[in-house]
Amino acid sequence: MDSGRISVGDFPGGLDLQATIESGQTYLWWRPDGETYAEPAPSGGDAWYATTHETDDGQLRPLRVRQRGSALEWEAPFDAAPVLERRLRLTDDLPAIRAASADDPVVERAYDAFWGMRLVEEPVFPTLVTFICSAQMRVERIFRMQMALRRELGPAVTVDGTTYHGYPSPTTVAATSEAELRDLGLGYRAPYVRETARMVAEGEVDPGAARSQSYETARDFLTQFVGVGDKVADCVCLFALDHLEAVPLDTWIRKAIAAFYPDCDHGNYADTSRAIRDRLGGDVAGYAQTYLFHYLRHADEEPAALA
DNA sequence: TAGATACCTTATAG
DNA sequence: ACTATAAGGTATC
Repeated sequence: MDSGRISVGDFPGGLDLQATIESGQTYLWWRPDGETYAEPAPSGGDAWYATTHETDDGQLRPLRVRQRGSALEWEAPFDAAPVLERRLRLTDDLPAIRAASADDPVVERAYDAFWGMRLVEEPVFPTLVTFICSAQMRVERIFRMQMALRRELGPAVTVDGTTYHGYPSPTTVAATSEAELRDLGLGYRAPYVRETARMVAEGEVDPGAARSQSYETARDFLTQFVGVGDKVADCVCLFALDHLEAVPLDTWIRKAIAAFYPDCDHGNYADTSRAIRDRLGGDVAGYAQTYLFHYLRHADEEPAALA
């Protein structure tokens, strides 16, 4: 495997790798040491994370990274630097984004708590399936469901004696029975995932087409997949399709709205979404949302008590 | 069109 | 122990 290191200090705002990967935006990385998402990492935050990446030649390759201070170290059988730059959004200007975010005590505390956390830009089909799976699920279990999908259905690639499983293709997922998907722990989401995979596999709808659409059009477009409502569509927009203005209205951001921004609650998704987006940061509101989500989920007290 | 309810399964609160 | 409730919601009526 080749290796290299990226000096994260070269990117304004730096990087907090653990927060970026373990903040519930992506479930496509795992820890080779066998630990699941830990809070905080017992290693002190410098654990290795592994994933796979489909390189430009269409081949599945493994990729490992860890952060030691200002160095982001990687190991992969290809030049992983450009891939990491994109998937971890290293070129996002964090200080500028923070400056454009709500000038608000809670948002400031969230930025302070996890400064260096970045949004991710992950492949769209795995992200789509992941967030269909996320309905009524805890973060830890969403992670386990994606591990099971990779382990049981994903293509394997072995390098230096270690086997890595990539995310299963739409065709593979569509060809897997509902019962089998239920056995992987998907529950009632199994038929949703299967039907969505079929739509993608047969070319009926291309989720990637939402990338070039305007944000709200993209969100509506994505809801034609089964199991995808406004919230899941927003997650796909934000974590896979470069729509940084998306603010997924999950239970945590809804609690935050009730506690801190009650005037943003317009009783329906579209209007509430627009109001909280304007409040949090407009075209980069998704950043403030993700910091808030991660901060509130790890806070000792309920949002209402923090007001 | 807005509101209520069922839904797999697990972890945690009481 | 044992039940109720909630977990990054969506589909259906």
